[in-house]
Amino acid sequence: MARRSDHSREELHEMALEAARDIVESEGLRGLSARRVARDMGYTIGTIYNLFDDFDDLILHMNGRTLDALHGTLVILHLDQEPRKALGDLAERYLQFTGGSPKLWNALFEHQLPDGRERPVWHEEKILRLLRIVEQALAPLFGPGEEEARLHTARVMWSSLHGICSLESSNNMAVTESAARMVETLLTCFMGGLQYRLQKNQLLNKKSIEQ
Amino acid sequence: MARRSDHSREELHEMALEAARDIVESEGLRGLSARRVARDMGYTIGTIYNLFDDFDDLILHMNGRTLDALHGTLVILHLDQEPRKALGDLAERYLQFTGGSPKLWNALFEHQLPDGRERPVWHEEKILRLLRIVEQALAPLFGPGEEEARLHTARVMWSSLHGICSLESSNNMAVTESAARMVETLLTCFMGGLQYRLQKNQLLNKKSIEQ
DNA sequence: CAATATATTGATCAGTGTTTAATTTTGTGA
DNA sequence: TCACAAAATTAAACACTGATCAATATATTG
Repeated sequence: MARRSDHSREELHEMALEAARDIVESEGLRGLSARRVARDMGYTIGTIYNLFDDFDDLILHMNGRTLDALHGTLVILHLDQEPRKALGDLAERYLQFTGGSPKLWNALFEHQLPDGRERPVWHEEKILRLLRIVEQALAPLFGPGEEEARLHTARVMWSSLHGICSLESSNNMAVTESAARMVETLLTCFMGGLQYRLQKNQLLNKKSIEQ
Repeated sequence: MARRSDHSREELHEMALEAARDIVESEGLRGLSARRVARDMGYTIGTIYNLFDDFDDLILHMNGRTLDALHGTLVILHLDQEPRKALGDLAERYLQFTGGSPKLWNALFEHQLPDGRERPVWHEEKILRLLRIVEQALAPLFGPGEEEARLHTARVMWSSLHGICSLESSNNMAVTESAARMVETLLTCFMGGLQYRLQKNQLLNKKSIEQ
């Protein structure tokens, strides 16, 4: 009862995360358990604890893969267009992803680390990488020296998008309405107000330079 | 081992939900268990199952109280002002609430019902009641016959607000930024674009009437 | 006062995350 | 080639979980 050379450590890692993804995809985070993952990959629970620090770590890695997949579908877009159009494309893909595997996406936010424990850096980086894509789409609206404002705006945009998908997918909104339509309204209104605001600021800046 | 007339059924219900709130408030949903609630109120688990259908039902009721409390702090606001100001007040209170008891608020979205089971009507109604407050704040912008647009806009607004608070409170945003500032940006930009959009529509309507 | 209905308990079941000692295999150095 | 160390895997245990159920004790009703 020990060391089987059936699979390498990397293969086992892969198998575990695949099994976890399959379970969550079909049954949600509720259906996930360390023992179930082990059983599905033909090992016992001890092997899971040899591969991961604990159950949270496993979920964190599984969610990391979801973030990777989302990034994969977004990063191939051509965002060097007018921002409204770029964000529209981005949002469309985003909705496609969250709608396509809602339980997997939901697990991203259902899972909360215990009190004192903070998200590992590599996981935060995966989120920041997504944010950077939104920043890219917004880039034409901001000049040099306005990086902070650009990041801030990307965050607001991203959070709002998330909110719409979140309430939609968890049916938390009561009387479900097409998330696509809501996102459309968000983009149109937000971008309208944003561009007006930025133009006004630029005018103010010019004036203050002229003075 | 049986019927104690220490408390009425209503009192027990109350005690259970209070115990649950206290636990979640200090330790989050992770710390909550049916046995713990029972112990904290001086009973055994069977009594919990006499009061609630199951553990989900207990959480649903606890979350219902959270929604009630949120409603309570929002409903006393005077929203018959200009919409931007009304929404600002609303958002301020909302942020105050979510920031004040983040774990309680988080439980609202961490908890997901199992696959086939849908949210009970009374719970949906509590959410709709909150949405109606947002609608109230937006009311001056919409005329009669535009109720659908008003509800739609309220939903977008509410979801976006939720998204910002959600990512903030779960630290899911990486590099935490003041939620208050993000909400401010959201309101300003969204409302700016919205008013422009509505004015344009009104002009279009007038023109089509004049024709 | 008897009968019925209800509340409460303890025990039980299958399942959970986590740890640990024991066991087996692999890889390494002599 | 062989002993030895390192690593992987297991089964068993622990304390917990949600859920169910028969037994029991009280309250209410007729």
